[in-house]
Amino acid sequence: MSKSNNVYKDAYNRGLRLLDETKSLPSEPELGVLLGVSRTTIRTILARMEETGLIAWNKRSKTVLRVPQPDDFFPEEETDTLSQIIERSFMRRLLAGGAEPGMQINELELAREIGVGTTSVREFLIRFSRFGLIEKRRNSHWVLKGFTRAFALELTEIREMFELRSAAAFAALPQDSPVWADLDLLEDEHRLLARQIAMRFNEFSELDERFHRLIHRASHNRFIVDFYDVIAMIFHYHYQWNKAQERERNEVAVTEHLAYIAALKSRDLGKVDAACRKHLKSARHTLLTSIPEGQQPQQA
Amino acid sequence: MSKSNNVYKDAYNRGLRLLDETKSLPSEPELGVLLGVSRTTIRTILARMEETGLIAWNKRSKTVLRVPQPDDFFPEEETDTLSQIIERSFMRRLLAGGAEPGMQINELELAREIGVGTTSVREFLIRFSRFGLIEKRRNSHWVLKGFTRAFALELTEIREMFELRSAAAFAALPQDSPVWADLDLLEDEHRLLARQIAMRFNEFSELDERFHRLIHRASHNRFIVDFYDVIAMIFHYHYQWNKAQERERNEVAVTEHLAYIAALKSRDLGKVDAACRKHLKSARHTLLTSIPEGQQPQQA
DNA sequence: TTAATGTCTTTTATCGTGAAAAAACAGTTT
DNA sequence: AAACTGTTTTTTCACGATAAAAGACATTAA
Repeated sequence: MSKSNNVYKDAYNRGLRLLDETKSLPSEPELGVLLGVSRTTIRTILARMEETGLIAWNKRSKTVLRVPQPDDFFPEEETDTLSQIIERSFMRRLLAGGAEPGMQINELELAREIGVGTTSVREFLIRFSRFGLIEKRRNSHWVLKGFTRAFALELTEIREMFELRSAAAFAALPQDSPVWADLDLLEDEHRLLARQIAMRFNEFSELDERFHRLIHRASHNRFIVDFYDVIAMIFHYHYQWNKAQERERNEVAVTEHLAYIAALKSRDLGKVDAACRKHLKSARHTLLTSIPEGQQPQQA
Repeated sequence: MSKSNNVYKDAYNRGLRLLDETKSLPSEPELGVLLGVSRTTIRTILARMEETGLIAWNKRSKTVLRVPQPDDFFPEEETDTLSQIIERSFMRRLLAGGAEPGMQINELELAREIGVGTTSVREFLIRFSRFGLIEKRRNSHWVLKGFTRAFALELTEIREMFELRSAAAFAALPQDSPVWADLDLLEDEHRLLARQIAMRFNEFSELDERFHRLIHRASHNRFIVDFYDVIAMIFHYHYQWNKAQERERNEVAVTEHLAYIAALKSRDLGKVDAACRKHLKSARHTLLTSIPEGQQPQQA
């Protein structure tokens, strides 16, 4: 096997959803933009839709014949990128315990275990190394540094530095900047979520990420913006892993966000600083309490 | 060809220098530690040294027979890592002009041009991406963001944030910390270099890096320490590229470093902050003046 | 009985290859 | 002639294979 066609399968699944809404599909280039893939992939998708009797396709006319059924979709797991598969698998092992800091990481073994080629694993590890959880020994193996208390503290130290600066930059943005409209929209979403928190508390993490990314973007600094990838990754897996008091935690966070938003809108730097600090402090606390205590870093 | 034996060649060259000093070589494991390679490589080296009549090798006895000649050494260029070769080649193209921001980067073309496989180029680009000069379009090509004024400003913003914090942490270190001894040694090296600046000004950049890394290490934060890789990379190529007033610049920098060191030793946070700020300001200025003005970022 | 050497096994680094996907080009339709 | 469709070329992505290098095990010397 040389390359999986997950791009096609994922785009196909998303394409099926378009069939519910219209009686005929737009042009190929338009579909390409819509689904974020090339025309080549669009044509493969259309070919299959024709084959399975979903549409009648003749040059420009792409008439919808029937509504897609559940079994028209490709299985979810076939739409994932290889790197997503590897990342998930790797993080599961990392968080599932037994992964002591100092332990060495074996490319070949990982590849075999996940059922992928070594190249993909290597590339993943290189990409992943910027998160600071693993480290490469010169022309030798990788070493696990581990999701330790020290890691969490170092991560949050930078996060706090960056976010305080970004928040200040945000508050200083001119009134006609489009970010204020974005902030208003996010505020509405927060209010709505706050009201329905009992049912929708698990939707918070996605909103959280969008909110913080908006703020970080105000820094206009690629290193700050990119660093949020590290935070997002950690929080993503952390949320999946530690479900204790999830509802309460998220309820508190929503409230803090709303206060933070109000502070930003006041454009009072003192208030912004205080609201930001308060929120980051509780975020740090949440993260720290979720770290297994036993794990202490080995001597390298 | 599957893998070059540059590790062996480089270690061999370094091994030759040991022959000048002693009449017989130590044990294989000891040599391994000394040259930073495995015993397998050490044995390959010893085998060749025996073959070329440099040593007589019988089990534990490794007697030096003659002093190595210039042509005993492998050519410098054969001792480089593939990734070093690729990086150099890539940076040359980047700085040599004609590399407009927004331009797309072609893996295959790069690989052919440098004469290496695509895998190595891919891995290089992934590793290199953390420097913020290039960016990947989702399942498509890489895009050059370019060594622009914006890049330099964003880089220095983070650098200043991190270094001020590290310097403060450094000054707060207890008197019995080993870093003070390291600092003393560096101070001596600075004084010596200052006296011989006319001849040795080009040795400054190496000293500069060691000095700043020592300070950053005091932060005990892997993200801060790792970020210095970005700065070091940029300065490395920047120094190679822009030789204008190199002597004067370095002379000023040495003086600033000495003031900075004095401030650290005083452990007076106000003085440290001032000395650090002063040095970083002139470093930023130097970097900014070296950026070609014409290059403006394209619309992405 | 410790620490070396000799030998064998495992892992990493790199390439060429082939399918998926993108992109470029050429020909049609409105 | 602008925007589409049909076709061809190029590029990315992922694999297995292979030599270099690391590492583990067995044996021998001090």
